[in-house]
Amino acid sequence: MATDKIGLAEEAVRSTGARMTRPRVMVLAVLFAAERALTHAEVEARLPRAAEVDRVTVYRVLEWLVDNHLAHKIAGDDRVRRFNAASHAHAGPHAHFQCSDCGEVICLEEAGAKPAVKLPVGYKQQQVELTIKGLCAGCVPASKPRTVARHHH
Amino acid sequence: MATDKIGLAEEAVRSTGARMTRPRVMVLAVLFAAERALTHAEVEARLPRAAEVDRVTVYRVLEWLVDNHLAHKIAGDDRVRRFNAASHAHAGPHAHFQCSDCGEVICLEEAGAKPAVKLPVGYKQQQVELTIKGLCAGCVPASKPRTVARHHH
DNA sequence: GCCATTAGTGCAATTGTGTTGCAATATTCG
DNA sequence: CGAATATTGCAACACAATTGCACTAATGGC
Repeated sequence: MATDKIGLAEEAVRSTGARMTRPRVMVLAVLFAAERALTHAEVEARLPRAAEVDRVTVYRVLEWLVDNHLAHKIAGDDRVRRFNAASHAHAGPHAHFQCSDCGEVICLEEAGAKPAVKLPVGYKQQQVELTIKGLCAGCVPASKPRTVARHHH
Repeated sequence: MATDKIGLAEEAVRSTGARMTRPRVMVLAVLFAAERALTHAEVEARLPRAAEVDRVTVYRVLEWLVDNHLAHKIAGDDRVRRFNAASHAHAGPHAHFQCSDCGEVICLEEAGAKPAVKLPVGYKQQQVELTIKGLCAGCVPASKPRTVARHHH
């Protein structure tokens, strides 16, 4: 993993005012280096072996990152939560894409306004989530032969 | 459970051309009688004890109903799948609401067009899913005292 | 109506993700 | 440095959902 991501991660963790620990820095650095949303298992796999972070700690750190607005959590429809570093680009509300074959999740820049939806009386809206389902480039059938490795569940 | 729902369910199952079995009919009847999307556990609980359907069979029947367009599946962000009978009202694409407190899911009629979102090259869009998160009438705090039972996870 | 075919079911065991309790550790602040 | 306490690691657990396989029962031809 690139050391510059670790530097960025250290700074981000420090900026929260909470304690700066190796698990927090390393997990956030992994997210910074990721090109897409990662599952808990993927984060764990990408942690350098030297880092030696416990499974449960990874869960708790991810949750902590979300609470501190350093990451955001995406619930796909495969019952797996994925996490993204909260970059400028994804600070506000935005849409997500999930591949219905391999499960890959990426963030999308949203163009256009969210449609208005009427809620029943007494209901209170907090957040709107827009998810596009489809096939990612690596999973589109009959496409030109690709060298992209398919990451299946 | 109302017997008329069972009649409707029998007809719907028969219309698929596949075998008409008690588990299929009873599960679909439960969905027909439901006022909101039900989890697997809720479906099981609402099955009359006389029906005696195995847990696993309920899972498989729900999946079968979805494959045959008699029901549709909603993935909330609490890692639990919920199922709705596919009625006319919900035949096409529509939005969902999920209560962030009790987890309740209902279908919404969507007003207005879906916003256009650009996918990366090579990606193929199949479906757009719009979910509103918020609080349902029973979970809104400080509301006038309610007699509504709260259904918590 | 009866029988053969095979789709569908039931049961047991397993997977995978995520959570909880608690003792041990390590960060921060004076 | 040394105390206070936020975090971590470990073990056990919770729970939805899945898989393998033998058994049962719905359907279609006779």
